Amino acid sequence: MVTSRRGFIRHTKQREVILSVLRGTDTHPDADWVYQEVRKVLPNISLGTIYRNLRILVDSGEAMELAFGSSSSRFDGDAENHYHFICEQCDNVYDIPLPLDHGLENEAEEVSGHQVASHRLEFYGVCKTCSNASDSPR
Amino acid sequence: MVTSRRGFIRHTKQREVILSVLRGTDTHPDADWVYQEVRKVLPNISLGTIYRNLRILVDSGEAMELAFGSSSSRFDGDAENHYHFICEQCDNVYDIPLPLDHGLENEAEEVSGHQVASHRLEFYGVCKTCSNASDSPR
DNA sequence: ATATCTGCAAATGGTTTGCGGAGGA
DNA sequence: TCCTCCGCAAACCATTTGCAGATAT
Repeated sequence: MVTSRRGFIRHTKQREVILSVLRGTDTHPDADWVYQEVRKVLPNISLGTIYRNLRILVDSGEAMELAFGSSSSRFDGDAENHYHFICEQCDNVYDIPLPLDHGLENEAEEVSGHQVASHRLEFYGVCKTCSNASDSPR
Repeated sequence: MVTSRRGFIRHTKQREVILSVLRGTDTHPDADWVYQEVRKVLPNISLGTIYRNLRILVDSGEAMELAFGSSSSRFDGDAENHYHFICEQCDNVYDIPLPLDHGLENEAEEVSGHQVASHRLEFYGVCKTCSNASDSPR
């Protein structure tokens, strides 16, 4: 894993819009959703540019990539580590506003002997919206 | 997400060997590693069969699929939920023998209002082997 | 007997990349 | 000017799938 050698990062309209789209949603979208949104502002942007910039944003710590079991990566404009909940029914991703539990890292370090630098915690289940929708009204 | 409709599951040599390879390692291999191992026993097996059976094993709860940021999925012959440590240097995956912390699920449920059914916890850092290797001997 | 499974090879689909031109600094 | 970025399209690559023959029950 070579250090991403990237000289100067130039400011472009495209990257600006991509980042603002990402910051402007809490839906944890995939690249294609970002593409569709950005196209409303920049109709000629290409999907390749979306991917290139999402990668730059992730590498530079301005965004976070979420790779679940699903086929495509999802992106989060909030680069601070935080927990997520994935609804197994509608596939939506929600933020879980719990404080980071660094004690877990200490426990893992003690029990394994490895140097733990970070952790990732995800919850799975059925979200509020889906469980309400399945309450059959009489 | 339709319920996996799969009538009867026939016993085949291929699936038997695939499962025993998976059970016989703690390296959390990807499909291609499994393929190479199984070929030592069944030289004519195809990669498609590996993928097909890994999916069947995962769907039937006999194995676990681990999708990290990396390009390909990794598989674990231990289907019981447990925690993992991923070395950011060598990319190896290790089991973390901590008891499942179901309290986390309760906390998440309270703070979010979603029905939490399970959780997944992963630790990242540098493993024992890699940190020893980088201790420059004088 | 027959429905499932296999090997093969082609198809899929998300993501990356090479290229020539455009545009920030 | 110079070097990075863009749009485009082709390439990549892990995974899936259609097909025709093989095989478990």
